[in-house]
Amino acid sequence: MKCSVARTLSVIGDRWTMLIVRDAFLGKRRFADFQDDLGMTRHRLSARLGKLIDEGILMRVRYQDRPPRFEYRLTEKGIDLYPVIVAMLRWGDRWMAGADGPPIELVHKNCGKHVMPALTCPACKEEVNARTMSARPGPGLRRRSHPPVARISSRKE
Amino acid sequence: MKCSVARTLSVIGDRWTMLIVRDAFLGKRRFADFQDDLGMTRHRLSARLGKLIDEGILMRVRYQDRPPRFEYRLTEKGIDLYPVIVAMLRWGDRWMAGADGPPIELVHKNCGKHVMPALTCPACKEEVNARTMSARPGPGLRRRSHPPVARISSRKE
DNA sequence: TGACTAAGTTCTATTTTGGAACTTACTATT
DNA sequence: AATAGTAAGTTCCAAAATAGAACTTAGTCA
Repeated sequence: MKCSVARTLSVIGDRWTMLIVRDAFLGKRRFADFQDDLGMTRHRLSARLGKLIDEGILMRVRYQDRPPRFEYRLTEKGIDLYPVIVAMLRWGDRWMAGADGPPIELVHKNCGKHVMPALTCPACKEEVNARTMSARPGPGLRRRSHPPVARISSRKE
Repeated sequence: MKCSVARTLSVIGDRWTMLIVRDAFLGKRRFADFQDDLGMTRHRLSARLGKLIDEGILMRVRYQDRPPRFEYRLTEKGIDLYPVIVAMLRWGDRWMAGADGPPIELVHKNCGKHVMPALTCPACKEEVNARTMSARPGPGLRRRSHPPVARISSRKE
């Protein structure tokens, strides 16, 4: 699996995982919180939480001793999924919003403004999109004896 | 389903869809291109392409008349999934990369630099992350007679 | 003692997916 | 004129994953 997108999807590419992560960003921590909000079966939730712990996205923290009770918190690796959530939020707002407008708004604490963050080029600060970006093989593909998996072509319109 | 993330995931939240979209960004268009690259069964690929067309993310374009042959191209709605792909690429590069380094690099055509785009605040231009952003109910939730689905709390560290 | 709670696990029925073979509508080769 | 090849699917059955409900654990509370 030579692509980071594929590697990412091997962890978060299913119907529930990013909803669990979203709930974690919204402050939910306990088994029952996730279960009530998502309406998934305990069985699946348990399995998903376990996988997220194995992958290092959540950690299981004891919050009470008798009886033993645990809650789930995002790790650094999990917190770093935020841009994926925001990208999904942005797309959903734009293409799947109901008549009422977006259900959630984001606020940038540092400047206090209600904004939707955008993808920008760190070199020139311009907003980027599929048309202004192109892909090429990186170090993980270049130094290979066998031929690259596929010729990487930039989309030509 | 009151959340745009959930609405987005109802379309792209499975093991294959974003890989198909990624391949489309890399220039693949034909049934066999997707099938060879992804190794998914024709059966599933056919079903997935069909769903992506129904959702307006791909369009089916006749590229030859006898015998009739079709290819799949991203619509505007599909092209707008680019930030989701980039966010996944970025996370995969950072947390799941092999020893060789990232398999794919991105270039910003406008400035020619090899970069990884970042999420920034459109108001103050700072890069944002989960800790510098917070969520609050938007118009889609505010004007409701019945109580909000869940109290939205910002993560407090 | 009995009811309640949070966090799971176990079990079976249903749904989804994988894999291989088959189909369609042609073109190219012998 | 038969045979092989190609691109894009469809069909069918077995295997795997998921849903839903019941059960378990380790306690507290009245």
